[in-house]
Amino acid sequence: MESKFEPAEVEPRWRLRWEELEVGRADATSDRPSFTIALPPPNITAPLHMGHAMGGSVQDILARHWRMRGAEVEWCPGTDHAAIATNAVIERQLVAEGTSRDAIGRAAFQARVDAWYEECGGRIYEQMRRLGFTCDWSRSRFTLDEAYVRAIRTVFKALFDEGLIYRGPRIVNWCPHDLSAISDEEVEWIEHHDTLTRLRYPVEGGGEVVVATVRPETMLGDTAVAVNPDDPRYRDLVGRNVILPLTGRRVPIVADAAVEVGFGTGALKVTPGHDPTDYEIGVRHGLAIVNVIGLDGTMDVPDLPRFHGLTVEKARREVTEALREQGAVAGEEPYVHEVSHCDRCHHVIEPLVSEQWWVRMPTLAEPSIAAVERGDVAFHPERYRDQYLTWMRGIKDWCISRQIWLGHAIPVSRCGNGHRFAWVETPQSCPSCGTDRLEHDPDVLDTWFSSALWPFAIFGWPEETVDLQRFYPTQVLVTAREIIYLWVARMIMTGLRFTGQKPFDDVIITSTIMARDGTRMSKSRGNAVDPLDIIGRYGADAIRAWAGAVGTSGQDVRYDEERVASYQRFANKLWNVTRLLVTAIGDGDRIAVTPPSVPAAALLAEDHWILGRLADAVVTVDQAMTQYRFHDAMDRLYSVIWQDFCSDYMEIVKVRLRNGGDGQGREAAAATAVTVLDSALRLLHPFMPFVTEECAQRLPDPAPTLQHRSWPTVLPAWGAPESAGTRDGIDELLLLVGQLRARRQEAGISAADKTLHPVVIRGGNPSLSAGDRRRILEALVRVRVADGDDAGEAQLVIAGSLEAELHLGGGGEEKLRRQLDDVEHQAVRLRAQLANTAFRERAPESVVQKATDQLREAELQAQTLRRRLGMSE
RNA sequence: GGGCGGAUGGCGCAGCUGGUUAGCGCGUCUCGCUUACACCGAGAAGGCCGCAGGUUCGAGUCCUGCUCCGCCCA
Repeated sequence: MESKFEPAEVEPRWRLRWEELEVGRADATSDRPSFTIALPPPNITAPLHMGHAMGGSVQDILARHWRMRGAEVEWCPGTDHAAIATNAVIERQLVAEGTSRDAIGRAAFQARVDAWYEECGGRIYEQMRRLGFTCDWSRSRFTLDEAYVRAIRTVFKALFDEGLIYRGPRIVNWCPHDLSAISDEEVEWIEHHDTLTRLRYPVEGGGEVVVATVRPETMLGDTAVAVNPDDPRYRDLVGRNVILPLTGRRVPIVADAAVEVGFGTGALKVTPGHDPTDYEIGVRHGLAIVNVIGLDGTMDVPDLPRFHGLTVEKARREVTEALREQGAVAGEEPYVHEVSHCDRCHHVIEPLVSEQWWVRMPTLAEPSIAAVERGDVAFHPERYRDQYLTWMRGIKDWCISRQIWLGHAIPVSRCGNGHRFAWVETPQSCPSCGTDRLEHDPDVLDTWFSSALWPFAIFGWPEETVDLQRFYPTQVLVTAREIIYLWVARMIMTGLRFTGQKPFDDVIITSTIMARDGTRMSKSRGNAVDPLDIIGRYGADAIRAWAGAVGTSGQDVRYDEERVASYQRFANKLWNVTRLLVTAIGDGDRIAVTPPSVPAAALLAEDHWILGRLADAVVTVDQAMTQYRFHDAMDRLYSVIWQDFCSDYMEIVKVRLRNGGDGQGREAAAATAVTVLDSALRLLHPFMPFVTEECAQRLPDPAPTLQHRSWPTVLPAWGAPESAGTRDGIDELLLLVGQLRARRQEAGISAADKTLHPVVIRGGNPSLSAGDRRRILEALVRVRVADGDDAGEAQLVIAGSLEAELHLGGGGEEKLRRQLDDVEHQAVRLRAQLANTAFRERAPESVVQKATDQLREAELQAQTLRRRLGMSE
């Protein structure tokens, strides 16, 4: 075995092995309980980023863990066509090449898209393999697959026929760059530094009202001025009219509670055609809608040639100027606010009224609210439950049509006689009148409409397939929090509506990865980190262990390269302790991995101790895994392997392992070490699959893969009840070891100095024999355990109930004095606590007992220390 | 404007339903290339757990207010 663990050499072999063994492939006909995860399909627009690596790692940890627990694990992978996003990518490419989608035409455009999907999709799957993900590749899905499209149309048609999908003019978030509507959830808000302009509107019959706006250009489309009904300043104006400057239009002054009294002047110009809030006001008051901005984002006001055709930005300046000329500008001040942008192309959204397709949400939302309220679907961390519920209770209709080329066509046609109908199979004639003069709807569906069906559509719904029966509902969904509304909520709605079952039991919201400085990672900011790059430098195990450890905390985490590096070192540690053990095991030894292949009676004190440690770790890790507290699991594994097993246990038994024959319990040590290491490898395997496989392969009787081994449980042989005292004795002894080492160093003894200083031991837990104590102590510290009083000056060392006289010359009084201070401090505190009758009465028995024991020990130690320091009692 | 989260040694973070002397990784300092590992070993220093109140026998952990930072929604 090499002295270093080389991920680059090891990882490709195991990726191949897992695929040969079809580790990820689920058998729908087995009689094991099933455990299903539907992978949130990444958009085929770009290679995976750290967020994907983290989410995927969490899922693979679950998948590997449940396989070892004996479940039939179906982790179904897939990719999303991401219409708008891909559209943006391809268009950007075309622009870079000096052409455009209109120039090359639909067919050529589609060819570009297909090529892109091919290339990018392949790259994504390759990245997932590099991370060691064991998805069921045989079932991978794409949202443009034929069967998937069928599911989408089936759902659409059902909703359409029930009247839950309708078409109508409403205000939408219009992206003048993508030339498409987008939903509220696809809008990102970015801070803008603009100007708040006050405009004077003359009131018919005398007087004026001043309104404040950041968008003066929209005043061309104003159809009212609104004030708060409780605002005394304007009470008299309500019901009167205003004559708009520039257009001369006469519009009413209305009272609406949506107007904030304190904002601006308290009077709001209302432009129902170009502002969502104004639109609502318009609906409430039956106001006219005047469109003054076109789909391309330029002014559409042929009657006003001065402004017609200007971009919105230019029009803003020009309109303000024109108003200023008329003396209608009452003031200007800097103003900071958030402006909506398209989260795909980042252009400013232009709200405008247009004809779109909508889904009526409130009806669909109701059962989905109830399901989460009942706890049928649980969020982890739990606080996201409330976030979900709040949003769902205020849900609005969903705009599902997009005016782009890419994506699922809206399955609706209209015939020459005006009949409009939805379909699943492309129709040849109108079902109402039979005419074959059909016109298909030109729009495509919002990508999230198809994503909403993911958990059941991937298994063949609407067909009653074997897979659907077997793997749906799924158990866990692992995703990012920004997608709770966009996706999770909609999956619950469609799942309940169309399958009658919730799509998953648990929703795990993973942490958001931040850059080192605490800001969001993004490619445009240039602070994004490439997972493949990390794998290349630290290995897949390292990034997985890190992602697993921080991924389910629900906390934002900064990407900390040092922490990833520490897991690489951990892998190396594991590798080397395996190397040590394997070389120590002789060829002739017949050692089984578990349970220890020697009778319990043959085990020595430290063997019992480490097995006890292992048992504790198994319990802790097991619990942590089922509660999705991966951090606790990883932390415990790290310390039990590194500290307990490597630094303590293996250092103690090195001597035993080295000796030939079995005089010193050599076989028992080897058997115990193998059992502990093997179990630890299995526990750690979900997090760090590569290194654990590679190490397990070196141990006796290896299975083809750890995925075929079972999840460790505590075996009776590990924890004979009588060994508990022994364990306490060793814990105490390890404490003494630390102190003795410190004393040596404080006394100025170089680490290179091999002198064995004599030490005399008193007290200590009686379960540990003097022989065991001596053996262990001498294995870990450079001391010689002597009987009785040795010659020369000694230093007193106290650890728990153990007292030791270390003979390395005098000194150390200062240390003792500090220790005495410490112990006395403690005693005072405990005495006060125990003197408090309220404490004795109300605190649980065990807590009182503990305090009593601690006080006794503190007093004993204080006594000894005082005596040693020559102080009177 | 509404909601949520964070504030713990120099840095990054753990601390579950309140009950040891508050842990871990990195960094720092000292000593060591001891035949598993220098991607290592041993030891040490370093924290009034954001501030102010409150509940409790007992609070980093619960409640209230405040300050600063971040996120989501309008």
